[in-house]
Amino acid sequence: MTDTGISPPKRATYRHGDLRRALLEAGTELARDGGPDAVVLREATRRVGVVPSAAYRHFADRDALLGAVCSAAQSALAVAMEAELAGLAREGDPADAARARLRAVGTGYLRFAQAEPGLFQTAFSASDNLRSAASPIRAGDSGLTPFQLLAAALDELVEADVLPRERRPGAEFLAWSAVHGLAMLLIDGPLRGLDHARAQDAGRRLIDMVERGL
Amino acid sequence: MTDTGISPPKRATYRHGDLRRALLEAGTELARDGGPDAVVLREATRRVGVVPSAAYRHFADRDALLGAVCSAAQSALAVAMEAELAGLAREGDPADAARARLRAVGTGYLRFAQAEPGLFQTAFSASDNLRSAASPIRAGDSGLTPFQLLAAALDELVEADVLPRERRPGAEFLAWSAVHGLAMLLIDGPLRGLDHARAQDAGRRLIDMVERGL
DNA sequence: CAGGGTTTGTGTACAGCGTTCACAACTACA
DNA sequence: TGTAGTTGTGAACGCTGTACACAAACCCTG
Repeated sequence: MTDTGISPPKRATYRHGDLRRALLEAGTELARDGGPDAVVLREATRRVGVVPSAAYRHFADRDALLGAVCSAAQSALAVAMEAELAGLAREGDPADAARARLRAVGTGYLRFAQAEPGLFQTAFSASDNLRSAASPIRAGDSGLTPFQLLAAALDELVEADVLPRERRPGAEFLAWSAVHGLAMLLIDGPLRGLDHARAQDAGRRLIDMVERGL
Repeated sequence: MTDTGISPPKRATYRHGDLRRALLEAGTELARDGGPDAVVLREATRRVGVVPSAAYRHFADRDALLGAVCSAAQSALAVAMEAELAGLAREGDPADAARARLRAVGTGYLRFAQAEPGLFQTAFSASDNLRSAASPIRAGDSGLTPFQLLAAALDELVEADVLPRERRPGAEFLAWSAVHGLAMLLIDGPLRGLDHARAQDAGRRLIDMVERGL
């Protein structure tokens, strides 16, 4: 007996099977178009076809769900950065190669911010998700989180004698600050709505500044 | 007849007199400790001692109230930056003076972000408040908004022949990106909880980078 | 100074949100 | 087969933003 027949794709079984993952995916979709504020628990359960309180079997509260979405978003960011790195030609000069890798990390970051503004904002919404940023659920395919990818690029820069070793400590914070700030401007600051070409140009100039100033 | 006598500081008169300002101030207080999400319309009316719907005589909706608070926060930021500028010694060398003024703009920004994180976050919460940032309600005592203060400092840098004129266009976006990004890290990123001394140190290093790299 | 019109605050109501809790359906293991 | 544990249901609570009819206070004109 399938009710009156006009019910939504009702589950055949009483149990859902993989509700946690389903909610996480629904939440991620909400974050994708709408940012962190758009990931609302009731809407996620609605999309999955489950009653609101069912979510509490898998997430302590709405914040826990948001935290999970946030980790997933960071992971997606890491993947985007890795993709940018993978597109690099294996160059001869190790100094140039190291420089190119740092630039790739930055442009990957900026490209993701512009391509997926909702997810990007969500990635940095939860308070303590940058602090304990080493969790594997926040990593890309290489197992490194966005922050760790940046740190690795800076290490290579030192290895290639481009960045003086004494300037290395804390350099990730300087580089990250600059790129993250620009991302904000591009997403909903005065630089919003810039076409990709101009945005990429701004990114190039910014990374130039970082490279010179680091 | 003052009711049963156990009513809160009930207004003597039916009219409030300056409800708009009162709501704005209550909202600002909410933003100060709690950020943009904490400015909730009902709580603001409660604090002012007025029924919720009364707010709609002065603000179209909750977003309008938040927008007003956001403008006020930007104005406060501008005042903080002006204070930093005012503390500068009138130096002899115009080049050094221009450099010092740019640094003051940056450190004022960072100092405010750390001293008033809630207001700072609120200042940059409303989507289109950086775009049309020229409104006088967002300005400090000098009549300049935070962005305009930065632009002025950069102009002086060109005037003093420190920054090549061809690099001036768009330079405010580069400088702003770096400082704003660091502010984010300090407020709720991995650099959160840094004591003032260390934070100031990070700020100095970052501004060094900007100065070198601009 | 009398009265009407406009502004501004009141009271009540509604839908949507997060969250709780008792209960029911299913699973797994003895 | 029975029984304990897991997972989804249903109804409820208090909170939010918002709408609307009504009432009080001010203002202006005669």
